[in-house]
Amino acid sequence: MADRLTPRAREIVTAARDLLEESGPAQLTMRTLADRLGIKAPSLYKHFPDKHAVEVELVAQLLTETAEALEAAEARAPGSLEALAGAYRSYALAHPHLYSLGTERPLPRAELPAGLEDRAALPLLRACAGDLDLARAFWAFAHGMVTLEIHGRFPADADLEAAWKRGLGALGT
Amino acid sequence: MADRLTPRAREIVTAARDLLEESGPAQLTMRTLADRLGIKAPSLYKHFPDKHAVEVELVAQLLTETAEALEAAEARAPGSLEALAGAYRSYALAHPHLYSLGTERPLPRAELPAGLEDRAALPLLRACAGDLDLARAFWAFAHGMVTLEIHGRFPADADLEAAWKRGLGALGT
DNA sequence: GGTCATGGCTAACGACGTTAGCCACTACCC
DNA sequence: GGGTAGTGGCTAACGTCGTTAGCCATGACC
Repeated sequence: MADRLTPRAREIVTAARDLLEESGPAQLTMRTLADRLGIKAPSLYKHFPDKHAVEVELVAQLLTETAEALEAAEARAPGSLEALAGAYRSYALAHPHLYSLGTERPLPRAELPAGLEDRAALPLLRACAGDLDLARAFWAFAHGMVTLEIHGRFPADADLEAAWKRGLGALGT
Repeated sequence: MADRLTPRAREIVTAARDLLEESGPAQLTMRTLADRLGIKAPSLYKHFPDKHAVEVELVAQLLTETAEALEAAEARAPGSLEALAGAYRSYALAHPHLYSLGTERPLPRAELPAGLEDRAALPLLRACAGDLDLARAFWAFAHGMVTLEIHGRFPADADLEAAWKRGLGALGT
């Protein structure tokens, strides 16, 4: 998100983001990405060493925007786990493909901006008053709900609001 | 898992299962699968319409074995959410690639044996005394813990036992 | 003994990520 | 102004992927 990228590289990431969100990971191809930019696929390699590097930037966007969403929720309702959960869920469901991309493989920690992962985790940690175990359990619950929801694992008629409430009630204060 | 497959098709699925568990989804290729069976890739299409159909059988295995693991835990400790969670976690961590394959995409419900999905869910539902919301919250927590664990999203030094205990304590009886 | 299903095979297609190598354009320095 | 170097395009091609078409050997059956 920072000056770690040239302007042209940023344009490419923007196009990749659009492509991913519109059509899903399967359509995020070097050729279709190049198409959208009006260039040919090999030209992309003047700006990124490989496809993975483009995806890393998308993961960085996911983490950054998740952090922003959580920080905003925290500002609105300090200390509220429910507010954090709502923000997390809304953001994830609004960007399901990006969420999957950033979630369904090992984090490329070495290639991400320093401190980004921590930043995304901090609001939850603050709301849990530093209780690491609770924070991890809470994160697992929210992440589980979101992924099951995104991948259509719940029955179509399931009352997910109620399930969220139940989990929040149990794990909340 | 039943007579829905010819003997040869079952052999192919067995080889696919071995390949997946040994080397991960990226190595599960029609060509390497055929190699392992001593035949050529196109011959596989005499037994399955496409790669997806092979994967569906693997997902069916995952669901069946998960159901068996949960039923065994239930038999050992009836009504214990903790026992179910332990069985779920052990099974998933023992078969991480299979778990990911069956979890990270929409369920091919139409192509799975009838009743299989329900069977896998029943032990949890019984332990929750029919409380659907609790069962879903619990499932989300367990699934979230397992996927985050499999994909290395927790810090290497995280005390996951403690996080599990915390979640179980909150969601348990 | 002819017929037909079964289950192999080779050759090939189109899409994928990626590499090699070429070329136009611009900026800069003497 | 003329060389030099960097930037950012391009075409052609390679190897791998899933998949299709079409051929052929085997064995069961009437």
